[in-house]
Amino acid sequence: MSKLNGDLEVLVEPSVEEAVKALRRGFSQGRLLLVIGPCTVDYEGRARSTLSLGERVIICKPDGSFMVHRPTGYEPVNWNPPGALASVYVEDGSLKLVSIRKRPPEKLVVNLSRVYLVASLKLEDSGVFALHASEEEMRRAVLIKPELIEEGFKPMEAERAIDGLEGYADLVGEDVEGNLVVVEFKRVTAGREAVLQLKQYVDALSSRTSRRVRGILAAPSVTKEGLRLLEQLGFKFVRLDPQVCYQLIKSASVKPSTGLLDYL
Amino acid sequence: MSKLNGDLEVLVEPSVEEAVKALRRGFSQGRLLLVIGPCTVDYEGRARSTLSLGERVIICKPDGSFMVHRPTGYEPVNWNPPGALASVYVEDGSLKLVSIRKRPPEKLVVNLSRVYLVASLKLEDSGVFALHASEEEMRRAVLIKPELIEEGFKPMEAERAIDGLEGYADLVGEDVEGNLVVVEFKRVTAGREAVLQLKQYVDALSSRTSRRVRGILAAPSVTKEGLRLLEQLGFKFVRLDPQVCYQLIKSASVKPSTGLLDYL
DNA sequence: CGTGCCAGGTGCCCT
DNA sequence: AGGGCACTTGGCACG
Repeated sequence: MSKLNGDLEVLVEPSVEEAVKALRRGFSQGRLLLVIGPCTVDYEGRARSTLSLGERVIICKPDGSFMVHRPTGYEPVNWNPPGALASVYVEDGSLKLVSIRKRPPEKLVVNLSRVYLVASLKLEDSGVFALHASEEEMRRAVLIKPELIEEGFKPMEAERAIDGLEGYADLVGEDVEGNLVVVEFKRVTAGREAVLQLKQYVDALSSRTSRRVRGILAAPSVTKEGLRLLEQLGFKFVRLDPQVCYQLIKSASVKPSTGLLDYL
Repeated sequence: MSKLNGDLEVLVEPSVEEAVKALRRGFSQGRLLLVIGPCTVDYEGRARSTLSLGERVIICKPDGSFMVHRPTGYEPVNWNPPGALASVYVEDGSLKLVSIRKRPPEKLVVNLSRVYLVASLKLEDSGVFALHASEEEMRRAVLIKPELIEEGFKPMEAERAIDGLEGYADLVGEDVEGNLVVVEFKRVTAGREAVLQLKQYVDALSSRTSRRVRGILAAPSVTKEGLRLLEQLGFKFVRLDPQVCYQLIKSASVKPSTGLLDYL
């Protein structure tokens, strides 16, 4: 099936009036809009910002997402997330692009004196995005092969509240001696903050049981200060690589008939 | 000064060969490139991801930033930050856009069977971006008007390390009774995590002095659990709005001759 | 370069 | 809606 011309409208160096017409048509048809040209930007909401004159790329998506991109940087310099409402009008011969978010109240105004390019596109994207080697997969890998944590470790509860309050533990289980074990996963180098988080869960669980509660931090690496705090609290560090966990899950799911047993 | 046509090259429905030529020329000239069309995306690096066929917008900036945008969502579905290196080639009749980051090693491959649009732009942007109502401005406002924290509060050290280790306190000072006070600022609603951070600084400072050390959390609001933990630790919550702090700083800097004295 | 921490963080999931 | 937390977080400042 070939893409028709009606799905792609491009205006090069349009007048402000031509641009506003194309953009309004685009908004009403749920199109993704690209506007390129010299502009100033004002933002007021949770914070405030001003951006003086320069050439930028503005993207308005049909879901309300609104982004102003400078020629450098990964992040948009100004934006509104999905759910915002965009509009366009002419004032003093300039094109004004306005994006308004209801809550929290945020207003973005882009002022273009000239327009280099307007592109209006009806894009279809029902593609499936799959992400691997996440923290969640580390947890799943340990459920499949508990000795990744330590010999004799038995997972009990996966995630969920320790008792409805005070945060959530990534994983709770028992060690070979019957002690309770709280495991905190990090997919990147763990620092002091991760250890403090673990301590919170251990303390919360300790206050609800007479059994000994151990803390284990599972991550690809720890910072020096993180390790220091860990040892000071009597907790343990277990090296665990998210990529290795992903490979394990992959192998396990590829041969579902025997996969699970291989690791039990 | 008028923008010349040479600074804006647009190809509508180009062949894969035409597209690759325009893109290579664009890369070598430090241009911002927009590519639109149906594609699949594969990512491998700190994590991994796949994205099946759909129509997307790809942005390559001259600083190496690389983004793949779906028709919905504020964030790019795949990306590389500035410093990455992009290249383009043809394989099996498809256009391949590759972005490689050295460290951490990350590789992004976009595979386009067709190209709806290529735009190549030389954008100039020397505009100044100014952000207000940040956490830093909250701190500066308190330095100008310490009673925002409490009557008799005297700021001492301008944040930085408590003693070279264990994180940084936002602000340290003395209260009217001569006790040490650690202030933690949050520009949004503060939760348990903010309180734990404050506790760290208070404990670290306590261990280095015989004086009493108080903890104060300054934020526009606190979560219920945050407040609970705060009271449990004997710390204090002070309501402080970043927007109000910004107004204060603005007034103070507008009349520099008398501004400071007005608040002392 | 590692370590720590803010961000107009955003997004996801939970009560 | 509020709360807790991961994120390919990115970005900056500092030892």
